Amino acid sequence: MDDTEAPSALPTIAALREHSLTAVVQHEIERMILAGELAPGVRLNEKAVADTLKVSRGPVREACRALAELGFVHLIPNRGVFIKKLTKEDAVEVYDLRAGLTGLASQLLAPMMTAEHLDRLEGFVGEMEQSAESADFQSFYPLNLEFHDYIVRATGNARLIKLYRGLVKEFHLFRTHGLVQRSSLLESNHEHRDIVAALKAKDASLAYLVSARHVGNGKERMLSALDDLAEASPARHRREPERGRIE
Amino acid sequence: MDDTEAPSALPTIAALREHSLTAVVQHEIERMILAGELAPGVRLNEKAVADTLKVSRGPVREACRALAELGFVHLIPNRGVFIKKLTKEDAVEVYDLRAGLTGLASQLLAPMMTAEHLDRLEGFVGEMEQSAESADFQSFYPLNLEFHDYIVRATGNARLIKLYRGLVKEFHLFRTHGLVQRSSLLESNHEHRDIVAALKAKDASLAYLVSARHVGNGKERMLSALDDLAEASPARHRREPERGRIE
DNA sequence: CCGTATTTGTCCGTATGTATG
DNA sequence: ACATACATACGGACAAATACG
Repeated sequence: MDDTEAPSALPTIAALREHSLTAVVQHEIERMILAGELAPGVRLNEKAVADTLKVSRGPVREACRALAELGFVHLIPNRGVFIKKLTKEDAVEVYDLRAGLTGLASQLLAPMMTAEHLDRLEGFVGEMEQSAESADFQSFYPLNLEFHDYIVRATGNARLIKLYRGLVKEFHLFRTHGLVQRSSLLESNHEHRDIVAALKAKDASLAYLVSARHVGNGKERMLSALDDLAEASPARHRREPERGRIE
Repeated sequence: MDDTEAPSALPTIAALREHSLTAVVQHEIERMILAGELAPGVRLNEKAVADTLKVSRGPVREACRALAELGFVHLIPNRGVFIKKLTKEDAVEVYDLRAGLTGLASQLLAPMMTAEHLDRLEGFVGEMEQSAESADFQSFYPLNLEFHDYIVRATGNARLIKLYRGLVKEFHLFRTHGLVQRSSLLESNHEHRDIVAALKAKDASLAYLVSARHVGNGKERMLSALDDLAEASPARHRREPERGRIE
């Protein structure tokens, strides 16, 4: 009855024993959303999802509650769950937050920098340099993700890691929405070098500045790309033509 | 269920029209955790909670999934849900993150500052000054919360607001754990003045710096208070060397 | 505007897994 | 180590609300 055993986080073991059907369903729906298989704005039919995944509606409902807190879906009572629509404003929010968290991670890591940290980070930058010179976006993109994830991971702040990765997942959604373009690989990697240099110098303030600005530059590139798109097709994409019933 | 329900105040019935039962249960459990009615580390018995709230186990399970994503409880398959335990390391994590998000909010608000913003913020600082001079923690604390929440709200970044408020709720938990003390009200409010000054000058970098440092100072105050506590009663309060963390 | 059909919300029964004597 | 007791996990059924014709 009195289970006073403290189940303090056991990430590795718990992950292996994550046989909970709800968790499987949750990750599967999340995967489908991130893969673009579920279009934004559409309603998820509980029974259809349950039928497709060969499970009951219970685990599906529980998974949807968790996904709602993660921000991937929107719940409307007696109406159902809707895949979240992402607008330009959402992209700006995510970029601003990512800038703050990325900067914070660098700021926290700076005074803790070790030789191994530096080695790993310089390794990433070197690999990205090769990809950038080859204009190989396919290899650059995951390296870029890993570079930034490594910095965040190295802080050891579990909450920061969780929040950051959630933002990165949301950021992935913008790719499927065509809001991210593959430009300025070399320029981006030059900013990576600035980040590593600041970390190497253990200059927390500078590390925050260059890291936050790095993401901020990405935001500006996206916005200008959107403006160019708007000029190309004036009355189409900029304004919101259809005001959905969902807010 | 029988029709003979007690006429004693059940706010759930009224709230049920606007929100789903799951949401009501979720907020009720969250309230109980924040109020300290549910001790950290204990396991939640689904049936017991369901009986207490006069609902079935379904909504309780769904609510727990959402609360798990919010970080208030820990879910272990086939074992149940456990109220999250907070350690000193958790407090450090929350403080660091709060520093980053608070700084980010100020940084984002700085270029958008209006006369009304300045007026409201100076109003808060003035009221806090009075509370601080009277050493009235009861009135100072909510004002402090509102001051910082106002800055975050003014950015208009919905995700930032959501994340920040989640951290503040977690921070509340440390109060129930006795990890927060009421010290240095005047000192704290002096830092508030620095924040407002930086915002008034629309200096984004400075606004970030003083805001983040303000929270960082709070963290240092907490840590030194903990150390003092440990010196006073060496073997009583912190009993964490018992369990080694598996990484 | 009303009736019907579909979907969500809730509840309960059964089975599997865990903890305990 | 085995058996027992109990809690969670899952599935399915009923009721309420919404959407459609």
